[in-house]
Amino acid sequence: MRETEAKLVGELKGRGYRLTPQRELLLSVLEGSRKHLNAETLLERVHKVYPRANKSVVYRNLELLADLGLVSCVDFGHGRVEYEVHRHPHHHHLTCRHCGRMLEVRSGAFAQLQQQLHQDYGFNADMDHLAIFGLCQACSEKADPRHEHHPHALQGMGF
Amino acid sequence: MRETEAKLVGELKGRGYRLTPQRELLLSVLEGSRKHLNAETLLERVHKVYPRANKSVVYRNLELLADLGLVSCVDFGHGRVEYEVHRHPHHHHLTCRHCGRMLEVRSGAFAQLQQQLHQDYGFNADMDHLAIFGLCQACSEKADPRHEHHPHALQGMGF
DNA sequence: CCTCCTATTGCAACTGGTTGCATTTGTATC
DNA sequence: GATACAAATGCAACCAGTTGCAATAGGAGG
Ligand SMILES: [Mn+2]
Ligand SMILES: [Mn+2]
Ligand SMILES: [Zn+2]
Ligand SMILES: [Zn+2]
Repeated sequence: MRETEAKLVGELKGRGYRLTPQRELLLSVLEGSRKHLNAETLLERVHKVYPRANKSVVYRNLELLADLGLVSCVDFGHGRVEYEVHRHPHHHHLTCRHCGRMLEVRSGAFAQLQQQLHQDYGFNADMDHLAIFGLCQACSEKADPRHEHHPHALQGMGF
Repeated sequence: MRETEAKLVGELKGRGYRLTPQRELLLSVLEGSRKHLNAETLLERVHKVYPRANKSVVYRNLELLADLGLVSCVDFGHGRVEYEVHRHPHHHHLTCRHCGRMLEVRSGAFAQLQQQLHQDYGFNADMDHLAIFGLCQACSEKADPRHEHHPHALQGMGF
């Protein structure tokens, strides 16, 4: 039994959750990918093994797996949310709103902020797997971005 | 002429953007509210003055106003994105994923992170008006949150 | 291995938000 | 103020994701 699957069974057990083939399969599909995957792609891959699976069960189980801390999700503003297995130590993404380039950031840089929010407000911030938007080095240097408007560079809620 | 409206005209001028009644009205509706408003509410209020306005023009102009830096938007995971006029200095929101309580945070606490991302990656992070999820003080103290699952505490992409 | 209970599923209807396109309307120029 | 041209609008179709509900199926207990 794979490590994450043992974790899955462990997390489900004793809370009234059941181990269903859809759940196991969904997690194993995510495990088998090194990239983020969206719900549609996930369903396609689940379908190869379990053709009767339905999109609503994909969404519902992604939410459950995320609540259990086994899966991370993120919205890069590309029109669909993306998912991946939760890795340790966790990471965040810096996304250039001009050229789309993405940098991965280890969570260390965020510890300071997290600590400060806890100190100042008693707030226990999650901050797993965030998407931070901005301009990458190359695009910052190129031109003064204040005088350009890129209406369709990035759609969705990410602006 | 109101201050933000002057700003609107200024931002539009010379970039080929036009000043339309819908744009002006949308901004003035946002100006007239002290709370975040969602697109549906905005359209309702716009309709009172300009009944033929359409939802797509609301969304398109909200995107434009956000690009121009006049409007902030945020997704609290309540099923609809919320908007407000951009205020200085800007702020962020701490949202408790257990009880829903919200704290407003001045942007100061984020300057350090912003600086570090710039130092380490040359990345120029936006970080206007973020929604940070986590547990508020009261909810953190109450019980060990690792052993509870709240499936419907917060829907959407915010988990 | 049967029974029961309820969590989970599949499905279809729905919601918030986006998009393509034909029509309208700002605005620059005369 | 009329003309011309592209930007913006209204509309209807569309898309990703959610929800209510009746049917299915884990799994605990016997
Ligand atoms: Mn990632
Ligand atoms: Mn706000
Ligand atoms: Zn870039
Ligand atoms: Zn709370």
